[in-house]
Amino acid sequence: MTTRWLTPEEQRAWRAYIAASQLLEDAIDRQLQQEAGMPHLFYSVLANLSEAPDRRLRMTDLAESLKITRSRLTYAVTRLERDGLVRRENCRWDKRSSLAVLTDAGTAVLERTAPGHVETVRANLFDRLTPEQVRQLEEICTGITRGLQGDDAEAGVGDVPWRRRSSCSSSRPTDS
Amino acid sequence: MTTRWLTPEEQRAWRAYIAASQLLEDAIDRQLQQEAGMPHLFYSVLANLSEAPDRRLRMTDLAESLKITRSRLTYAVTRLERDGLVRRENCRWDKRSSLAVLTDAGTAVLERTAPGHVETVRANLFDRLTPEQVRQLEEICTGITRGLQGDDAEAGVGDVPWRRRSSCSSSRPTDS
DNA sequence: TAGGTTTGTTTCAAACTTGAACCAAGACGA
DNA sequence: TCGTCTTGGTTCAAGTTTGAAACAAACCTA
Repeated sequence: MTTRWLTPEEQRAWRAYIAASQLLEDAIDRQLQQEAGMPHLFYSVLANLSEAPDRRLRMTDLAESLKITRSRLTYAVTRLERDGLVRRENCRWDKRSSLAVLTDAGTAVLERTAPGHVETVRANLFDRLTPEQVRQLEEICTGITRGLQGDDAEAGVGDVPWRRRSSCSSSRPTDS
Repeated sequence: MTTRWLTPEEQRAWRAYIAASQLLEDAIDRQLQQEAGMPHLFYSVLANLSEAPDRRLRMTDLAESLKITRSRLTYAVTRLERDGLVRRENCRWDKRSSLAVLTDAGTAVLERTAPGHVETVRANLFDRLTPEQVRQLEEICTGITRGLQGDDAEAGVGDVPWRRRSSCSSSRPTDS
């Protein structure tokens, strides 16, 4: 089977994407490490909880929403719990589950650091995009996501064994 | 100063981007770990070297091209060297520098695994994008990159003779 | 309702990343 | 030429991620 190599346009796009995502994530991580003392993922955990009804979420749902492994989330929550920003609670209906709950301290950290975070995202991303490009980016990314966790067809070489179930989402300025 | 929060459109785009980049990188890492026994970054090191004149690059130039810290590259090259895929060489003109050189074994691994990698990138990204979207993605990403590193460090440094900043030398099927 | 499977979560060791500190070599100015 | 600054690279410890394995609670199903 002969490989369908990337076309020159695709190569350029791919390289540009790799570079941009690397640099962007680095910048955001650096900023959050500075201002909030935690990496982007941990901040996203707090942000996600803050938007959840009752500020709490099952570990699995949270992991699903963040697109990370449960193992990775366990580590993050453990650290955030140690810092008093999150607390674990047992689920009353399913004794296997545990809930991550945003504490008041966690809320405070979020409120204090959200402006700086949003500013960084803005400065490095949205201030450089036209409204049209914002739309394009969303379109492109939702397409990729759909493909990778397939609401439709299965495609791709790799596949994720854990999937399914979605939960809350809404809007709030805290951002992810 | 009041924060300029993200608009709903920007929020949607941002969340979509975070999810997509996370899932995409995971898929690629998983595939490469399977087929090549190394994470994406390590593969990119090999790919980048394979495109360099003489299959060798100064550590700093390689790090720059990959948009990673020198420290991180040191670790990667050390591991790749242990596996015999890369070799270190001293720079004759600048005794501080060391060069990373792609070995024959490294080339072989690259040639063996490139098709699978490209297939993954294709299946999960480009097969889901229209040609127009490929263009848009490149445009968006180059803009971001320019903002993140061009802003401050665009001074055209006078290239010293031996410092051929050769970065990307165009097209080759190996991809990054 | 016992036994087997699935689901939710954690644990653990190995791998990788980060950032500051360190060392050596080149560049530069007085 | 000496002293100082800069550049190229590595080292080290602490932090994070990975993936497989371990557990326990729910869910079948015969």
